[in-house]
Amino acid sequence: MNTRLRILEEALRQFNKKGIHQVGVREIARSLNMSPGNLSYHFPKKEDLLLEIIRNYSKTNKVYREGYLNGKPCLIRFIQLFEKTFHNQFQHRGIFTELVEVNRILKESTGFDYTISQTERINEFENMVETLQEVGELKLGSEIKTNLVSFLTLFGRFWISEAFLAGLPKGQEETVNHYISILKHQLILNATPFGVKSLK
Amino acid sequence: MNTRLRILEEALRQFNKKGIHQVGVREIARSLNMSPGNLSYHFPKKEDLLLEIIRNYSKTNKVYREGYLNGKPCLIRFIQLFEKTFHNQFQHRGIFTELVEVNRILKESTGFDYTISQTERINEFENMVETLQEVGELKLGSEIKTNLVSFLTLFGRFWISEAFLAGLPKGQEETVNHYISILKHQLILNATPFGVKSLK
DNA sequence: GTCTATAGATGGATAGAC
DNA sequence: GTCTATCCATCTATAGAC
Repeated sequence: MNTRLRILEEALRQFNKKGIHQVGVREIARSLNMSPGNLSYHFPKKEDLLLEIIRNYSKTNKVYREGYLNGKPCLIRFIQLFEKTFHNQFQHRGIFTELVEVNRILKESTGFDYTISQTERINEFENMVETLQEVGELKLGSEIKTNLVSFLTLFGRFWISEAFLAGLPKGQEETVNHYISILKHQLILNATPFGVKSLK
Repeated sequence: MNTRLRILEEALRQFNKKGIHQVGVREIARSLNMSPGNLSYHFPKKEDLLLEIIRNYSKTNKVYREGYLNGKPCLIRFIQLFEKTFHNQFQHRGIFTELVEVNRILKESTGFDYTISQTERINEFENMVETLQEVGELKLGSEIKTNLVSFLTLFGRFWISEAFLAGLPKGQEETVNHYISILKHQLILNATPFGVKSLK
């Protein structure tokens, strides 16, 4: 079995459980009955672990987004896209509840800047919302668009931090469902009667 | 001059600049031309610094909230309340962009649990929104209330993380203004004609 | 209250044998 | 690829003089 993958999985598991700074390479290695030296052979620096994990996350997310864009634009599929993304984020919660810090670390040591993909991300949201307006599922108006994009940008990234601050979430399924339902309500507020109907 | 205060100020300054984990007590002491031993005399543990800083933040915020509650409930003052809070948060951005981590650290070592005040905070938002509905500035309906509270809860806490992920914010004034204007738009969406008019 | 000096723990990373 | 052993940096925290 692929050692790299085993390390990545165990690292993510521990990051999720204890937080990035509370996990050391020694601990990860020990859980895998592996020497720290061997781990360092595969990932010379701890930051390399973070970088690979966040890249894996992004790759999966990209697949989801492209899947959405290749199909019919409608609210139902739009919400499903978020649902998939939220599950992906939950699985990477150790990273996502410390995004600002992770970005700082990676930028410092590897030059990788998550900030850049942020701009791209907002633009994509904007296009998706605009299209949903054009097909008549969301109310028209640039103000509606702007506000909704603001909401989606923020919510889509920080719902998970909120969940952890509101007390430890129960399980993945339940937590994701809860926040998806909030998202849905917010979309309904901005939907046309046709859009609302299409959601039923 | 009060040494404790000088330490707290310098600690916060460095947390804001470099992040909590990148700042050591040595460094704080050195910047103050003070021995690490002396700093430890005033704050035996690094967590004591965090705790005191977050308590100071909360105290200031409480004053703002009480100020609002003691006056006439209206959208203008409601927004002003957020504006004050946002400035307070910006001044504590080192803590606020790492809230989940800070909460973990404090809970572990001092038993302090920020999570608890979270519930209280949501309830307060709910009451404020409800009152604004009653005085006719916000549209009626429990769905409106629920959604707005969800938005305010999330936005009021994570706008600052968003700001840092969207690229380094310019200055305090400019950054706060930008996010307050987003908040304002969102409120307008949920306001009655009377409420909108009162904002002009 | 403040200093110097140092203890004591932990972490990431490397050298070199197998 | 994997191991053992070790280095070296860093950090918090304390002991004891002033």
